[in-house]
This record gives sequence, C-alpha cells and structure tokens, in this order.
Amino acid sequence: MHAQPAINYIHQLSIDCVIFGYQDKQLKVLVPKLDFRGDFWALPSGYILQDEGIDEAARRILEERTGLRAIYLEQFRVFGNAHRSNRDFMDRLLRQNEARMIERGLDRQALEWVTRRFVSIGYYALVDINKVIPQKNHIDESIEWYPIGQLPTLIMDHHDMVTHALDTLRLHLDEHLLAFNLLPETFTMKELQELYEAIFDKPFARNNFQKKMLDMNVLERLEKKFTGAANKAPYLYRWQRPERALIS
Amino acid sequence: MHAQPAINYIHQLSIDCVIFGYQDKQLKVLVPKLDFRGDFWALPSGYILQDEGIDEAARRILEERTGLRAIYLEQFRVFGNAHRSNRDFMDRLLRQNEARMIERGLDRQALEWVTRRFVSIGYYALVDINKVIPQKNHIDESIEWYPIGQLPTLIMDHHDMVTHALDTLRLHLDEHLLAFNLLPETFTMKELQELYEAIFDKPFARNNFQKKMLDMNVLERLEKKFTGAANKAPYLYRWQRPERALIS
DNA sequence: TCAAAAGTGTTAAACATACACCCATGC
DNA sequence: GCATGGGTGTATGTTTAACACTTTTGA
Repeated sequence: MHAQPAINYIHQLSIDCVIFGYQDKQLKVLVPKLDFRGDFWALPSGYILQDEGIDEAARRILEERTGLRAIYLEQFRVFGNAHRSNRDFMDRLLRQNEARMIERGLDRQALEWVTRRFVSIGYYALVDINKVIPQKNHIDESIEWYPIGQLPTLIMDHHDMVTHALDTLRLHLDEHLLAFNLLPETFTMKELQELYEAIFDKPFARNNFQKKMLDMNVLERLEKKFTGAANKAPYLYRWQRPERALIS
Repeated sequence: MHAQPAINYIHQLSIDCVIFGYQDKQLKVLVPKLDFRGDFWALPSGYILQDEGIDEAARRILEERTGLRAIYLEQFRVFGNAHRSNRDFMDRLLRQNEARMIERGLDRQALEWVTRRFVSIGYYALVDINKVIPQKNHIDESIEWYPIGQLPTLIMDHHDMVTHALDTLRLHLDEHLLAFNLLPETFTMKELQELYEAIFDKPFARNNFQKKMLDMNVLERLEKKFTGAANKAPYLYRWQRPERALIS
C-alpha cells in the first residue's frame, strides 16, 4: 500500500515483499504499519517504473525499507485473484480516513490509482537482520520485525503471501544454499541449526545436522569461539562463497 | 502476441502459455505462427480482463487455443526484464508489416498498446494431446505441435519461458502427480515410462520404474491389453483419482 | 571431578540402483 | 521351442535417521 501518482509506473501491477530476518532464535518478517486510522498492517510494497525490470523494482523497494542493496531476493508467486483487493479492506480504510486523505493532498486521481484492482508479484528477501535499519515509508506509522508465528493481522491476501514465501524458502534453502544470507559473517554450528529449526519449525538431530552441513562442503572452519561457558568452545564457521548467495 | 484494443484489459500485463502435450514418444509444445511477414513464432498469449483473475484469464486463453476447459495449468514465473520486449523483434515485425497492419484496421492506439513494454506471467498447461483440436487465433497463420527439442525460433524471451516451464514440470511431476494429465484415460506401464523418458530426456530402468510407480499407490490395474504382438500382454492402468490432477 | 555442550563415530533402517529370473504370447 | 517384451524378486550400494561415545571447558 503505497500511495503514489500513477504517472511513471506500470498500472495495476505491484510488488509485495516478504523480508525475512533471523533474531533470538526466531524467523521474523519486516512489516510496516500504515499511518491510517484502523490498524492496517501491510507487507512492504511498491510499483514498477516504466524503464525498470521487476527484479530491479523489487531491489529498489527493498533498499528503501532496509537500507541494503546487496540482499538475496527472488520472486515466488503472482497474486492475481479478481477480488484480491478485498473491497472490505479498502472500504474500511477509506471510511475511516477520508479527512486524512484530503489533508495529505491525495486527489481523486491518486485515490483512483490506489483503489483499482491490482495484480501483485510476490518477492521474498533474506537479510542479515543486524545490518538492517528499518526505514519508515512516508505512508507508514511504524515498521517492525515480527516473529513469523506472531504476525499482526495483515491486509488483503498478505498472510497468504507470507505462507507461500515460507514454503518457497523451505524448498530452496538447501538447494540454493540460502541460510547464510540470514546469518552474520561467522556463526557456530548450533546457531546454524537453530536457524534451520526456526525456519522449518521442527527440531533436528544435532550430530546428523552437523554431518549434513559439513558434507555440503561450503563451510569453512575458523578458530574456536570462547564463550566463557562451562563447556567445550564451539568452532566458528564461515560460508566459503558468500558472493554466490546474492545471485538471484 | 495478441493485437487487441486496450479497453477492457489490464495494461502492460500479459499471460504466455507453454502448453505441453505428448505424442509419438515425444514431449511437444503447442506453438502458433503469427500471420505476419517474417516468420514469427510466439507462445499462445493473451491479456487479463479487469474483472478476471489471472488463473481464469489463463484458462480462457488456453480454452481458445485447445478447446479444452478442464486442463491442468499452473503459473511458473513472471518475466519482467525492462527490455524483454526486444526492440529488435518489434522493429522487424513493424518494418515488414506496415501495410498489413493498416489493412487490418490496426489504428495507432492498438499499435501503441501492443508495442509497449509488457510484464508477462508464464503459465504451463498439461493436456491429453488427443483431445485437443488446435485453434488458430485471428492473428495466427497456423498453430502446431512441435517436439520440445525441435522448436522453431521463438520471439523475445519465449525460449527462456519454455525452459523454465520444463524445469518446473520436471520438479513437480512426481510431487503433484502430473504425468496423468498428459496421457489418455488408460495406458500401459511402458507408455508411462516413455512419457517420463521424454520429459526428463533420459532412460529409466524398466523394473525400478514400475516399482516406483506402483509404490505411489495411485495406479489402478485394469484388464490386460491384447496388442497382438508376440509377447505377454501388458496391463492397462488408470489413475485412481484423475479429478485431483485438475486442481491448480 | 562433574555437568554441560561440542564434536565424532557406529549401527540400523530406508531408499535407490543393478542384476537375475519367470511368465505369457505368436510365430 | 523360442524370441520378444512384460512382470516380479533379490542383492547391492547409498543416503538418512538413531544411538553411543569422547572431548573440552568453567565451576
């Protein structure tokens, strides 16, 4: 939900982004709250410029919200039901915010633009949550990371989008070696395992997990990490070829 | 490539379909040839009506070309590079067909519509080739089934689309039990195997293939098929739940 | 010396692949 | 009978999951 004049954009086509991060043993999604009366949460979204590819557009939208340019992103599905705009949502928003709309100088043309039927391309992105400083949009009241199990009520079909994005992430995680995009430069095997457990929402056997990861031959073992805890110090690992993860 | 007035459609958004069929031990794709000078082949495509979901639109487009309504179809990717319209192709087409365009009553508005930058949603469809009577469009010179290895030169990024569609088909074939959509109601194990070999372009071990298929517990064994050949008569099989394959 | 967590090895089950054999059919 | 292709069973190797053991560290 981006109120923008129609001028330079492709009409009725939008991009919605599911931005995944990882923190406190939880998989999180970055969700802005719209600055309108009525508690509307919506996935970060935007439109496609006439001379811009869809991947570029998604990257631009993601950069706006995360400040990061080099992040993994990938389209996962198009959402184009005839009635996905969910008249309910739009009606509620407009009814409760008529005054505010006018006050912000949203003219009839802009209103017409934003309330038309939209087809939306879903992208998901993976970021190192520590590198992100979430950026409010001019239309946001706030923007926050929510654990995937505790998302606020999202508008329209945005919950569906998150579900599909998560399914795709799970499917591609090993195949495309994506996990490393969610972690800092170095990490312990336990941290990697906890990430997997957060993503798949199920426990993994510690020893078998380690074996599987090492067998991929993409982990470089560094020095040990002294935690100060009363146990053996774990090794730190780094992914051997971090640059490959960014190719989308 | 569909020359249509812009009026009822979403602008700059199209659907391109990779329609797979199976015949003579070959995986085939249904490809129309455009009725313009210069030998242009393009995947069946169309636009999305304002009150129509994208799946419905794809189904309508497929029905136009195949005459079939109940066929398996699924989106597989969006193609939206900034320069995918391939100026080359459009320039060539326009240069060679100026007179013809005018003669067909294509006015400036229609021309402007068709030459703008488009984002296209790729769908792939699976059909029983024997049930299809390929339908020419008003803009087609002809429409034919081509073996996937012997496609004519397609316009723009349509070869890319076929490649992506095939990749997706291979990925989902077992998972979603799709093979049966390409076969007639009943078939022998050998025919099923040959279909797999055509799709994956590699041989399978006969006995292991049979075991794998039977272990899926979706095949119903019918009476034997008397071929008249000098060997044991093979069983005929039918998929137990053909209706599930059509859910997209 | 002990608890806690890390690291490694060993075994069993499941699955995939390769090989061997028997069955039905028309000539 | 026998060549041909269909159907099934058995052995082998590979991957996956389950279990057991050893090592390091601070209290």
